[in-house]
Amino acid sequence: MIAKNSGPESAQAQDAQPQDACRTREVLDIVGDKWSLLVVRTLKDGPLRFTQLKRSIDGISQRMLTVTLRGLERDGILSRTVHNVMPPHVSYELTPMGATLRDATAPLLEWSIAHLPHIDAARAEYDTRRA
Amino acid sequence: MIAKNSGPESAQAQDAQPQDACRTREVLDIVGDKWSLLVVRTLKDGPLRFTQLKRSIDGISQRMLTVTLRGLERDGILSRTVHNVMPPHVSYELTPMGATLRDATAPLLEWSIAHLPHIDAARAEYDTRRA
DNA sequence: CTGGATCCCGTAGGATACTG
DNA sequence: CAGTATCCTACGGGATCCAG
Repeated sequence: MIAKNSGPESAQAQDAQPQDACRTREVLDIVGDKWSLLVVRTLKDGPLRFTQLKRSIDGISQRMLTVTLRGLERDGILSRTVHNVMPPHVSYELTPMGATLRDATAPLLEWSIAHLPHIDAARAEYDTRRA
Repeated sequence: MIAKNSGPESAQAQDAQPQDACRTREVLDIVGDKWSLLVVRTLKDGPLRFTQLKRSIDGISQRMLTVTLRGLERDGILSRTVHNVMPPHVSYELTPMGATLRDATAPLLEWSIAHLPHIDAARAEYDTRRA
């Protein structure tokens, strides 16, 4: 469950400095796209190959998987390993930093599971009032 | 009319997956846009009026502030209150659920502050290797 | 198997002007 | 002050074909 943490720890990241506001933007630039968090989540249990990822992430196109993997590799979130065997294949794995990102997004995931039904209700009610 | 969220239907295209994988997408539909998390963060200390928000969030246009506020209001993240005084004004405030969202995103914020320099370094090194 | 190259489209989102 | 209404452009992202 998500605690209503009003303690000093949560306050650290939420000081209303203009700098921090920029940080919010930057983090969304990294993981705010359509597929990055899904890839990170899918890799949480260990390395996977390109086709395994493609099969695991339903609906992703080859192009977007490639693009997303390149971006995450560039940001140091995951590592790419080419195996020179026949047939050649490539595996992707979270870096230590990538693992910390996965942990940092876990609360948001829990929040979504806990509150999405409530949000659906809020939307329905809002739309009804406006209908 | 501008449809920020396509509603619950958008998730149906990705069924045949464990449910929580879909949740990841839905939560990004809510807060994954350019301004939502910034608005939530800005409202963390209490209600603000439209112009105060506009001034606090650097770079946001009137249109996007309106659109973002409407979406968050619809999702039950914040509440909108019209004050019938002269001159009339409107204030926005996080709902209790909005406050839990703010708390759930706090770890991600802290992560970004801690790791963004490292990411910049990783990018620079990656670009150098590819240069 | 892994991915690069191209084409194409929908939509997020910025600029601007107008209203109660 | 707090929006609404248009217009317009950039970019995310899907489909498809090609290559190592």
